Amino acid sequence: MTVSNAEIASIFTQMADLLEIRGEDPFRTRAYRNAARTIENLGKDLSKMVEAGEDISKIPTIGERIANKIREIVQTGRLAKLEYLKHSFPPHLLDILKIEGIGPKRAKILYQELHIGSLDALRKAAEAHKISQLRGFSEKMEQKILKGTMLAKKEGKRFLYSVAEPHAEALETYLKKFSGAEQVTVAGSFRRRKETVGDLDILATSKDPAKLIDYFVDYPGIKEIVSHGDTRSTVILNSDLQVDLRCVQAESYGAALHYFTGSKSHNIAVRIMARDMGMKVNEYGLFKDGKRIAGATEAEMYEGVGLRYIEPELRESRGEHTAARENRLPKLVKQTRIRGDLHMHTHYSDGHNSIEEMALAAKEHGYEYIAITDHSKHMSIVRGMDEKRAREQMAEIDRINAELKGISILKSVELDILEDGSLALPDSVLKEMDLVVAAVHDHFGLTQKMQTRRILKALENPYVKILVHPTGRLIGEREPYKVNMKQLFKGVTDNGCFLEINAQPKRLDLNDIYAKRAKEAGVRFAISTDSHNAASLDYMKYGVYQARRGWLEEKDVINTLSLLKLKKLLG
DNA sequence: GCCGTTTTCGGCCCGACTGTTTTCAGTCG
Repeated sequence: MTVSNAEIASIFTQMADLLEIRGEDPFRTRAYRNAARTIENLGKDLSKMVEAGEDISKIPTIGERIANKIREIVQTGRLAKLEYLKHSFPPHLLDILKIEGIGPKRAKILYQELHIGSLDALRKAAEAHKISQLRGFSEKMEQKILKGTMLAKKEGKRFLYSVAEPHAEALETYLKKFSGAEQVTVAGSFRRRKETVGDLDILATSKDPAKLIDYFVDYPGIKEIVSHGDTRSTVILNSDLQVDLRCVQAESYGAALHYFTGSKSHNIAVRIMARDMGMKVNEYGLFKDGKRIAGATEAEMYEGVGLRYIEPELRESRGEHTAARENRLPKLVKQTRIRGDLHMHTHYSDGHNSIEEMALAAKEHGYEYIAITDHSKHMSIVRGMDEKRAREQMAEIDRINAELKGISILKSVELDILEDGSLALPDSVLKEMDLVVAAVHDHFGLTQKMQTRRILKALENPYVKILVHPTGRLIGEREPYKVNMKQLFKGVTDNGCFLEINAQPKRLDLNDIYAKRAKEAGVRFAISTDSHNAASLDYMKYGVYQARRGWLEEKDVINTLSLLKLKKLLG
């Protein structure tokens, strides 16, 4: 059966939590957590690897015993050992670990002394002042727990990158105004340009860290100060976004930037490499025999452990350490190399601007070309174009192209792929266009086999060139539809087609993991904004970030080509 | 439970903040 990597990782995390509450060997529980983290970041489907008979115990942090457990999970959908463990505890005990300040040790005490086995029971015990009577708990702790049970449900909320971005910029501006602040950088998953951000991790250098921290906690818009130390503080903004600030000395800036940028698994791998070379890495530097030998810049930190500099977008433990050691890191695509935008709408369908307005805005962005890709007629809700209106639009584009200097408009359409894989407009009109991009907009619930066959059939049409938002997901709102990605990648290359990386902050589709796999399968890409108004042409940067996280280089992205070369490629 | 050009045994990333156990454990990132 198909079990997702996230589900498998969750099983091992639960194993670790329960074993820890039971007081087992901490290194054994850590082994489960390491395995869970590896699986979350794997980028390949474990179920499929197992079914293909691959030796998954070759994966770092996964040994023979965990490999066997993974096989059991893939075959049966469950892990007998976890089911057994769960029987010794109340079913909702793990929920109380989500409360700030409660870890396995305190959970164990609460369970053993007061038989607390759920958030509800925890709240009632706190209200009855039973918790403050336990050894190791105080009145203050009890209040903190009570507060925690009230807001527990919001746990795990992540923010779209584009939502976190204005907060990050405002905080950076605020902190830089402080006279003692020297360098201020928003690090963490934000710096890695991850599609969603759990919190903001800000790093600053200052001669007087404590004063800068004091200034930080005065930031307007703070709802709660979680911690407030001499070099480090955590606050929660009114928007519920958590922000950590860490202050270091300039000689440690690179080490701290590395530490605070993560990812956690990337950092751990670097630390282990250092340890194996007889050195030590922490947020203050790289140390040999107790002496700092690097730390001011990230580059010298990497160099110190024998690695090339690794761009933040690559720091996800997806092979970047080996690539850096062997000097074969990708030269990541840059936004400045994007020469055009190949997906946007006008008031011919559901866009809010005219063709000319979109073209002028694109020219402002320095582009050489754009493609106008209004919806085809199947999408009645968005006033899609039939053949007649498509031809009217092409005539208008010809007129504007003749008048407008400095930018070229490609005649295009976002063509609906119907349920059976046929297309919403006939070849007779498609052949008059410069570019046809195709998309799935309905019947998301087809079986994987049917959905895959549907899309592959559409790609076989000689005029279809780009499959846009290839998996249909909306971050936090809609799961991707089921499609066999390996077959999809083959269909794309076999038919001389390309995949889109859609730059809408909610789509970012393909995502980073699939982009990397597609590239490895020989696929090339278009990064486009899918703009419905002139302002959202700015979304291009989000698409480029996602492409960079997928290890894409300039040569992998077709809209870095000149118009001449692009037209030749599109045939 | 994982892992190994020092090792199949004996290690396992590292440090800040909090609270209260006056010297450190628990939690967190």
